[in-house]
Amino acid sequence: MDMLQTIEKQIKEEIMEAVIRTQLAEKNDIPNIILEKPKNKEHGDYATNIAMQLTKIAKQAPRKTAEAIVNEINREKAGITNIEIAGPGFINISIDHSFLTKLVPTIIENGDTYGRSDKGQNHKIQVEFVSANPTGDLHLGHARGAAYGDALCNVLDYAGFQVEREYYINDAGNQIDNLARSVEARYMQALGKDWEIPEDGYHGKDVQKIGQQLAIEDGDKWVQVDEKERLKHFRKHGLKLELDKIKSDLAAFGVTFDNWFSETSLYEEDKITEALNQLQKTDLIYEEDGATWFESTAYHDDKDRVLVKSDGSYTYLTPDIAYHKNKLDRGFKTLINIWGADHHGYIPRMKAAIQALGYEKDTLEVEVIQMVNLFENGEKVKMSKRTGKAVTLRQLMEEVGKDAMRYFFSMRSGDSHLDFDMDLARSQSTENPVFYVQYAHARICTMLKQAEEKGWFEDGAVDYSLLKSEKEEELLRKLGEFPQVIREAAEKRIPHKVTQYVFDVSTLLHSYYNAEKVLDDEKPEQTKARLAFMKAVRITIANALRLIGVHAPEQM
RNA sequence: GUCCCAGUAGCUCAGUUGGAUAGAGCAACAGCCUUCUAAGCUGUGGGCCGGGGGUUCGAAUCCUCCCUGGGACGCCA
Repeated sequence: MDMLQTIEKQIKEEIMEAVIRTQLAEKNDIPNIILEKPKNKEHGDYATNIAMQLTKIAKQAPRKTAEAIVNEINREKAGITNIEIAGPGFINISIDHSFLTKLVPTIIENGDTYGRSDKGQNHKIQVEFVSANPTGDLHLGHARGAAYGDALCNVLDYAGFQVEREYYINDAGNQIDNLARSVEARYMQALGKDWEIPEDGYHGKDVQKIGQQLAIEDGDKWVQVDEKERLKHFRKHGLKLELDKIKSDLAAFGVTFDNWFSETSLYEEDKITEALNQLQKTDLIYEEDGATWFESTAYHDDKDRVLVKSDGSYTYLTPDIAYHKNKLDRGFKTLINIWGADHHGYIPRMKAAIQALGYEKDTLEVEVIQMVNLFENGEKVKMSKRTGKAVTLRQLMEEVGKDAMRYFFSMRSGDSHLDFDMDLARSQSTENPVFYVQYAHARICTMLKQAEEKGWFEDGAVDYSLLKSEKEEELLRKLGEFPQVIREAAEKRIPHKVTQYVFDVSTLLHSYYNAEKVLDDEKPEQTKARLAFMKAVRITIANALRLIGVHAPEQM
């Protein structure tokens, strides 16, 4: 299905064999053949730097080596139409372009699976992301993490990995007690009582609403109840409402999880002592100052970490270790955690734990997502989580729409700080990339619809060789790259590659649209070929957009 | 003080196994609608790739030292 890959593989193999035939280097000394796509069209379809890489081994000038290699290459076998040496020793290769037009029926046949591959070989990967504490609304950092995580999962799945999405619910620690006390305060306030929100409490409007709602539904019923009993109820109630809200917000954002994992379940099923017991066997555990420590410095952490505090309770790390052990026990070969940049300091100790549990360091990958800054009217929107003044995922979704958010958050590399321009995201104009891409899709749909009405699709025979203009070749080549883009995005965990790609396809489409007429009554054969071509473009754009969670509209 | 991320065009950013003349969008300027959606297209200008040193045939990319911005450094979660 991936024609370009097949062709490239053929060329690489032939170059490798040619190098061997030159006897300039031992087979084992020859580096991997790298084929790159030259930016300059005059340099052909592919270029390889192998002659330069062999300079030392062959002990001669790279151009001379290149000549020797070129002389040995069997052009026909590799489908090469032209080959020449350029610059310091590049070998530039051109191939027969007729394969490009074959892409069209292939793409149409594959439809919404075009771009899929089995590269991942069903390797089991678990991706844990968002995992926001159920103590308030999801904010922009979570939104970016959600968009990135979901796109990454889609891309991994498309590249043939077996992916599971999971959300870790921190429903056991202090913060839930604080939630209960905050709900309590808001409830009391709603009843007109003078009651302060605790120091570490949650000041958000969502918590306020929960308290008010309780006051409306239950009246002053809970005022009389014993504090412990009251907090227990508020805790349970608050948790449920917060979690429901998170779930529905994420669903509206187009993100759903396969599994919601409760931290509390680790306690209930004794998983924490189990994990501690396993660690005990490693002699990396010791007692000091009344606490139990994990010697994480044995695996390059800055300092050792406490697992059991002197008061007998666990630190955050301890259930988290149990959680990760549980993930591994479930058979995942790779764990990917997507964390906000503020948690990066936590990575070394978690990786240390993974190793102490007997796994390779790289079993756990942590993708760190940098902060989001919101801009409106050219000014940075100030946010403070403590006072509850942060802009939430839901608010932004109402302001700019899901598609714009998903697109913008998938547009940049995760390790780069992101400036989110609300005015740009809102604008329905040329400078807004999400509209640009969606417009490209809608444009094609309009043409296809008109063609449908005119009966262009009634006769099945299509002569694809009529697609031979420069713009057509360029766009076809781009379409052919899609499977490779997916694989690269998956392997390197860079879903923004897909967003960049779909933008490029859209640019080429718009350019083509303005240069050539697709529907032409005078040229029925050409029209049929071009319509098929447009179908292929539409499929590719739609598939790419689906992966990043952006709707592909049929009209705008 | 230590660690992580970033520093590329006026602005926001690509450039992810080191390659030929460093790219895109926006902004600026000049053009294109009796023709499938002008939410579009075409063209022009714009750069000491933060700075110094190093590695090599070749560095925005790798190493090292500085500078600037952001974040993290708890028996918090």
